[in-house]
Amino acid sequence: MSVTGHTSPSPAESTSEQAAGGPSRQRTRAVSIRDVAKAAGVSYQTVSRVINGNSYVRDSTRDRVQAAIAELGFRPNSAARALASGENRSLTVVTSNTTLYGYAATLQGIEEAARAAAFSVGISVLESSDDGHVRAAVDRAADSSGSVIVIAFDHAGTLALQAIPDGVPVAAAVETPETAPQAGQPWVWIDDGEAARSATRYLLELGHPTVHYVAIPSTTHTSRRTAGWRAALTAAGVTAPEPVGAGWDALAGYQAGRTLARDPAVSAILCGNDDLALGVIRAMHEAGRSIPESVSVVGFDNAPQSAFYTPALTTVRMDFVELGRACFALLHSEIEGAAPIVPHPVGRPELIVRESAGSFHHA
Amino acid sequence: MSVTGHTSPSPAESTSEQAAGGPSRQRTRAVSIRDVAKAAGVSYQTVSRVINGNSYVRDSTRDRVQAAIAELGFRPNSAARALASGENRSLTVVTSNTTLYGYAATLQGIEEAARAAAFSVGISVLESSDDGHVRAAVDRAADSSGSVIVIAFDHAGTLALQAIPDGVPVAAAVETPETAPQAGQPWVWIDDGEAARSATRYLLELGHPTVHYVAIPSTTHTSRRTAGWRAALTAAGVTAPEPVGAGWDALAGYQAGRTLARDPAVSAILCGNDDLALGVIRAMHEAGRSIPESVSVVGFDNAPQSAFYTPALTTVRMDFVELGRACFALLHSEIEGAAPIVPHPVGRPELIVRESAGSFHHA
DNA sequence: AGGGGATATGTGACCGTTCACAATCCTGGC
DNA sequence: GCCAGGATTGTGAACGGTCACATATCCCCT
Repeated sequence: MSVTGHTSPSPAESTSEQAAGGPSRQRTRAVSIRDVAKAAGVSYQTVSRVINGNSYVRDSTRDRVQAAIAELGFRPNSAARALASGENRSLTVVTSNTTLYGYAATLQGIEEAARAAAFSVGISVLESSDDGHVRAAVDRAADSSGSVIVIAFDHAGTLALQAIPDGVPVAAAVETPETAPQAGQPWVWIDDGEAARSATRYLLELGHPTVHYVAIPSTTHTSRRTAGWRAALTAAGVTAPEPVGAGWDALAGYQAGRTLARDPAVSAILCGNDDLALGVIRAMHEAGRSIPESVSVVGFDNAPQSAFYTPALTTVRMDFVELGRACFALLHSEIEGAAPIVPHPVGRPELIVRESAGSFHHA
Repeated sequence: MSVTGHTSPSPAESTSEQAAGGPSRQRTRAVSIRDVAKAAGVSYQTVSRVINGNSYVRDSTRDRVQAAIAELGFRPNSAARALASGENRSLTVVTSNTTLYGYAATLQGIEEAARAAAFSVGISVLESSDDGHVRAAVDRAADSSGSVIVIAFDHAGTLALQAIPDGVPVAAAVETPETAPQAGQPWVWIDDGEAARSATRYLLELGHPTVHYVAIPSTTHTSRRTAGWRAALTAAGVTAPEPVGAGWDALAGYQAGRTLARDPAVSAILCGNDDLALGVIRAMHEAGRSIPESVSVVGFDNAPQSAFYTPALTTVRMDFVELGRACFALLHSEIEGAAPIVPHPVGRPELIVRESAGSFHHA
């Protein structure tokens, strides 16, 4: 048990306090550099030098200070440090989700890069796209020191991004923008329009008369992904069927799949992500339609499980981890003020052909 | 452009600075309560009262201050606030993974509960169980203000938990302990021993002569999950086969599955998590063994996708989100010092019967 | 012997906020 | 018309560090 920090320890008092069962004002004064300094017989500044690796410290002094640090169990207070230095080595990730693959992987990339740059990372989850919740999440994140990264793949994220007050260093991972964003917008994204087009073309080349699309929600008016799919279709001279809007998860895919399964003309489906594809496949299976013989399904994202589905999922690889890293890099250069910030796409998605799509067999 | 904080602004100097292209010491002094106070014609303390909702402020004054706050775009500096108040409303989650279902869901639960209690949450990822990395992660997390939650489902996490210095408020989500932990250990877990036993019993009752086990890595000497599986087997009078140790992901399950598939005597497999089960099923499929006709598979965790696999996965529900919430609650009560901290299991796992396990058909 | 420059160490101020403790202003009761 | 006491507001001192700027101390060189 550690000492409770009474300046003048009085057994009687501490006993009565316990008896009273009061809120036990445990303001256990943490050990500070001044305490360490006293113990080591040096000035607080020397202690500061030691913990910051300043070379202008005699070895013997350094040893003494480090011994005192270990002895007292001193740990620097990062709040004080941030305050005094004005440094800004912390960032908060604002996101509406932490478990969906795309979000989680992006977060992972951000964390990796941030860790490498000695930034600490916090998370602030958007409970909904309700105005109050968005504001709350942004307030939590946009501390006056500290910067922000927004994962703006969805409506809530987009709102949060817009709500970030001026003056806060910010970067965002966004959905592929409809038109090239102007310089200065600290955005990164994975350009998936072309990927959607080539996945669709792939399906068309397999002989399918058309390709249906089960879409994730989009924040833009005309999602690039949808546009790519549509472009491939029109290029092939077939009119695009109505895309079926779904959510993000397997259940949403399942529901969309049930509808699609009723239409015998449906033979190829492109899905906005792998979870959706999983749900669609499940629905098809229940409807007695086999994959890929009766209907071909292509997913998006290449979630780690997708290779192990039966049939293994043909999908589009999206490097979200790299996206996260790039997003941090953008933020970092923004903070450093070194390079001008230019929005840019990250990586190039690639179609991973596996088993869930096959050539068209006439019914 | 905002002022760069020269005490005596000198246009010439700032120009030369730009021309020099130096590191652009952008110490853009943030707006503080003192600035707001000046603008509103009150003292800084009054501003402090307004932002903290203190009731001893005249309405008209409050309005004036709030107007000034909005006008200047003031945002409180949480570092300064934490420093001055000694408050500790932030926590860092130490975890070795953020994407695996169990970890991600636990993190989600922690975040939810923390948010509700107005705590800010940070994450510190353990890169490996290497000593240096563990120490680094703990140092990052164990700031002198602030508390820590460790997700200690694995070796790295356990090491990190042990490495947390004394005096840091800490709670941990752990693997089911071998023996009841002593009071005072701030631990929560999901008691999965019984669940493993009943899942195994379920398989046995389906007529399977024995049940194989594809295990996740354990931090304890004899994992409770393994023990439960073994207990069910011995209770039924069958000697337990050697459990096959695997990793955490589908690939590990796939590899274990390939081995198991070669043995025609294998008819029922319990897996340490759903990803492992997915991999096992894939391997069986490739080996020409159908699920559940030729071999039955039961997973663990009930990841959201598992209901949509084909066949839908029979698995054990584990409420990780609740675990995360409970873990935060433990930490919170520890900080408040109100209730004594008692380690305890959370929720009760439950077998979810779906399609991947069926009755034994003699080969 | 007297610089001069690197090496070591110390002192005072300040970062933006809260806390403890006045000080002032009001208002109703007598 | 005066006073107790709540409502309001202000002042000085932390909080635990860093920064800028001395101040020693040491060693080498002329």
